[in-house]
Amino acid sequence: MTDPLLSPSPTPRVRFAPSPTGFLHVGSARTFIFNWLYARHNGGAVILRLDDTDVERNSQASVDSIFDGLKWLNLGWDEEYKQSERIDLHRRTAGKIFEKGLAYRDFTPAHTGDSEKSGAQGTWLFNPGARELSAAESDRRAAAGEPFALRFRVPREPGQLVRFSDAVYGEQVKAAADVEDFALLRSDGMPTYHLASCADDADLRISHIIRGQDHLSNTFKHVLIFEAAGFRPPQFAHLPLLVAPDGTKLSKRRHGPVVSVTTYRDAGFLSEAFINFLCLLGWSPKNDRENMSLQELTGAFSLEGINRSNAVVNFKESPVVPDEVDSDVVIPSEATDPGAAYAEETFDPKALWLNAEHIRGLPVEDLSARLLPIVHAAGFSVDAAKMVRITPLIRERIKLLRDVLTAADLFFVDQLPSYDPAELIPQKGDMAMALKVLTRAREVLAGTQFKHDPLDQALRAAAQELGVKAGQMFQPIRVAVCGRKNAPPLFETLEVLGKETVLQRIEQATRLKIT
RNA sequence: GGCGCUAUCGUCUAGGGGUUAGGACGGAAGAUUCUCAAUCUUCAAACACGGGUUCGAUUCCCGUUAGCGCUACCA
Repeated sequence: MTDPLLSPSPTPRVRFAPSPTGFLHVGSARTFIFNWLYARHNGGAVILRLDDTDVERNSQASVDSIFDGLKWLNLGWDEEYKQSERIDLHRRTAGKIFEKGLAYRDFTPAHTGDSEKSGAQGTWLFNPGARELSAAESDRRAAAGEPFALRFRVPREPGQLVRFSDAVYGEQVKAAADVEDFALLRSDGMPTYHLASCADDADLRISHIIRGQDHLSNTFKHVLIFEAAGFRPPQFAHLPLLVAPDGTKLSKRRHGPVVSVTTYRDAGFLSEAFINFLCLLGWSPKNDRENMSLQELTGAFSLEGINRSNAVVNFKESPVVPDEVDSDVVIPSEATDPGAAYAEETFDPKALWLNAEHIRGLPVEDLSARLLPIVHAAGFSVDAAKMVRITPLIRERIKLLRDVLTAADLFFVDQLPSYDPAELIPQKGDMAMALKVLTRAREVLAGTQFKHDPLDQALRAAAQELGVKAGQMFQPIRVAVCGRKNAPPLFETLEVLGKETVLQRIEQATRLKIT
């Protein structure tokens, strides 16, 4: 039997180890991002490991969801493993611990069935009788085929301490007496999470375990396993948890699709903005920078900047589609999750703001290329060249990519949706003024070159001639051409729309009034 | 219940024995532009509570409270 490596890799090797028992939620995504950032900042490797030892709860749909989310994040990783393919290693590690007498067989049937959920449960350390079973008796019953779980024999000597140093939470010490005899192997021979995780971390020579703070207490068990198996434990760094506005941990069932990464993708977040947002939750560059590119984040990232208190993802709790099932375990099918129906108010305002910032920071061609598929998917036919002309007119007016559908709809349709003719009435004016303006505008525009400056001059001149203010001139035209009051700048809009469409829409507006 | 972690504006955070406790989002008001945005300016908004230590604590220590996590043959 070849002895596994004794020490972690000297060069950074981090791992992201999701268990495929649900979709990829924002908390997991942040853990992945922090791992990735740490590795990239320090020239290390990122390992993706599917922790799929829980055959009962695993699902292919969950695996797909995780890969969907990670693919969108677009960060990539260097190595990939599946824990279920490494069970031999886990068993060998368990065997090694057992040989040393640091683990024992527990023949107690699983789930005593006692009302454990009654809340008032005392301190459980081990099943009475199991730990003291003689080796001979233990061997005999095992040989007889009696099923057993393998438990770690936690040292019980008073004063025995388990300790480790956490890069975020500092020195951690706990009395071994407070650690229960946790299971290493289940009675069906499958490794538990604790065993599999440690065996793999050691074998993969993971140098830094960066994970959620919900594992902080478990780490004492892990240290015990590492040491029992003859490995030097890696450096630990626990991340403060991401919680919902109500302070509870993120859950699909309780909080709806807002906690799923794909929801952000489908709502029109830029993955770089989403990453930026997540980085600011529980970590700070400490220089008041907020809008940061991936390169800047990579350069600034360090474990020292990580906080110790939970961070709230400030979304609006939305009524969840009642579907009875435990959605934390069940994947939201695309059908039950009509993603697009998400109102922007449901997202954390900071995420929205950052997304808008990143959108504004994108080169026009780039943004345009990202907008185009969304427009096409909505059933509009616009070519890339026209989209590039539309993009600058709306980029400061959208927070989410899919806002393009409401911000730029007027460029996509042949026929404007109907609107209230009263909208045509300018400030401090009346319908007669609107009509007068539109009629004159049509005449003037017919003889004007459709470029910003000529349009500007012609229309202002017309306003003066009619004795109305510029604003009173522009408003009726804007509504006639856009179908609403709030729209992109007028002259640019007219230019992109073209003379023919504009004249036709104005014509239509005047007739609309008359009827 | 046991063990552990945490506590600065509504939210994300900076700071640290003596500060006007800083920034950002969001909110309010104003400026600006052809509307809406964007941009700019201004305003409101915080050290959980109680004890110590100290000349002086929001900062250090202890306690309380609250929140969270672990307490499975889940991860």
